Amino acid sequence: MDRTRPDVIAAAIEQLIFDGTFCDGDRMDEVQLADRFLVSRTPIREALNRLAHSGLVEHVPRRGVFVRQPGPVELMEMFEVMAELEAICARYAASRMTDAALADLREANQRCTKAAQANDPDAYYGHNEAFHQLIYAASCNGFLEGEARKLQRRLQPFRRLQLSLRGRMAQSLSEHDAVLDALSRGDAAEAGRALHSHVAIQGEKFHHLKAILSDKRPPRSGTDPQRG
Amino acid sequence: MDRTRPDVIAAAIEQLIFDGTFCDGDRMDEVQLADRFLVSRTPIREALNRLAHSGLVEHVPRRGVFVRQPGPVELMEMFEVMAELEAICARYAASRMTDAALADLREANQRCTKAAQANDPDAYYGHNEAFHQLIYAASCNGFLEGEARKLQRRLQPFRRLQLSLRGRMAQSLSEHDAVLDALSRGDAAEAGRALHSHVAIQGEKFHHLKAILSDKRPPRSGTDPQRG
DNA sequence: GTCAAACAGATTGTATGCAATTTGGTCGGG
DNA sequence: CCCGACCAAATTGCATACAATCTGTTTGAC
Repeated sequence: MDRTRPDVIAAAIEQLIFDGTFCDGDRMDEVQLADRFLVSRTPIREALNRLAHSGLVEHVPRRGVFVRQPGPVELMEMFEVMAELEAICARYAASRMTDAALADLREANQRCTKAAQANDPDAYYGHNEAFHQLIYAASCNGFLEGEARKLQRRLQPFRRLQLSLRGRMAQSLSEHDAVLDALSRGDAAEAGRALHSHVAIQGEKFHHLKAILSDKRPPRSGTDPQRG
Repeated sequence: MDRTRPDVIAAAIEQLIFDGTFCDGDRMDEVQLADRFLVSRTPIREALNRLAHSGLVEHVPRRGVFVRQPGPVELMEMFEVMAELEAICARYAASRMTDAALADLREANQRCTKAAQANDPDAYYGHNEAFHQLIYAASCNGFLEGEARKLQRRLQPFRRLQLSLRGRMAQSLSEHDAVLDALSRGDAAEAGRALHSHVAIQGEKFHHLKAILSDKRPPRSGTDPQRG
């Protein structure tokens, strides 16, 4: 994949937001970012435009761009939609996916199992992400797959956080099994229900966790060694 | 709403694509567009970036941006997702919408009825769009509403086209009534089914029409009075 | 003393110039 | 005659300079 420079800058800025370098409501100064990344304002502006489109920042004409972390309400809304989108994917996948795709999904789930046994949340998160993406692809609807991946990416830091809850990995795994079973049987309705519940639980767990922490700071995304 | 200059340029370029000035696969020359709109390349590039995000054009690094009309397969995929999205909105609306919102929806549908009686497809299209948007809003999920509106906008020219089929407006109206009935009764499942079928039929009708025309040219969007 | 208007500083938006890369063609070799 | 490498024209991407607008302060009048 040919990543253009504004793309990598956008990813880096995204990390800065996740890292807490920029907090909700902060103005992203163009010259300051240009200075930080050793480029001119032009690619910075392009990167900010993309982030604005992705919803991470808000662009106010003649005022600048501001970090815009979703509030509790919007976050709940997004998880609600994510659950529905994944349910759609599961329903379509149940009747459309090939045996090979099912086998791939089983493999991905086994990798999740191993990560859970090793008590490695980072590895689990990665394999879990792949598991879900395989279901998106198995829907045999490229547009749906793309939308699901976009929202998954946007919810990434929040979905990740809830894995730190004790016993969550094991619970998540058993939910995966339910989805896998329904898909194996070609039971679209049940697959949809199972995956919807799986994702909805993630949203609830995140809210639970946030209530426990009772901390307004944005969540940290964890590892990302791309900047030295 | 404060429309910035790249926004109006993006809308104008969109029209150029819908008008057939630019066809599928054409390269959008930056200097040519800059010359046409009497601005420099910078706002043109911003406008093209937004269109690329919206999916109307494709940006190939170091090559340029190309018009990218969705093919039959992708269009079918998008209608499939649109139907699912609207079904979700309807299900949520059935249990969440207020009496006032239901009254507004009834009014919108009455305007559709009047337009159909007057045999005015343009008016019908406008009121129909408002009808659907009211359901998005009635879902009480702002994020879902936004996503639905984005996809609706993208499918706009294709949804519009099928209204030219004889008897389609009357059929569409009766489908609206079914949705309205289910929503009045608070029957989420039935409301979802009815709206899903309504939108899916639109997709099918469009394909039908396209097969009749057997014309590869992109559809014309017709009127769009948003720009004075 | 308070409010309003003007001014200064800062910041975004736009224009233009330059560098890097791609493409099409042409020339040379096999 | 065909294939590969080099070259030039064109085009995108980036950097910088300038213009327009916004914000906060100050100054003046009431």
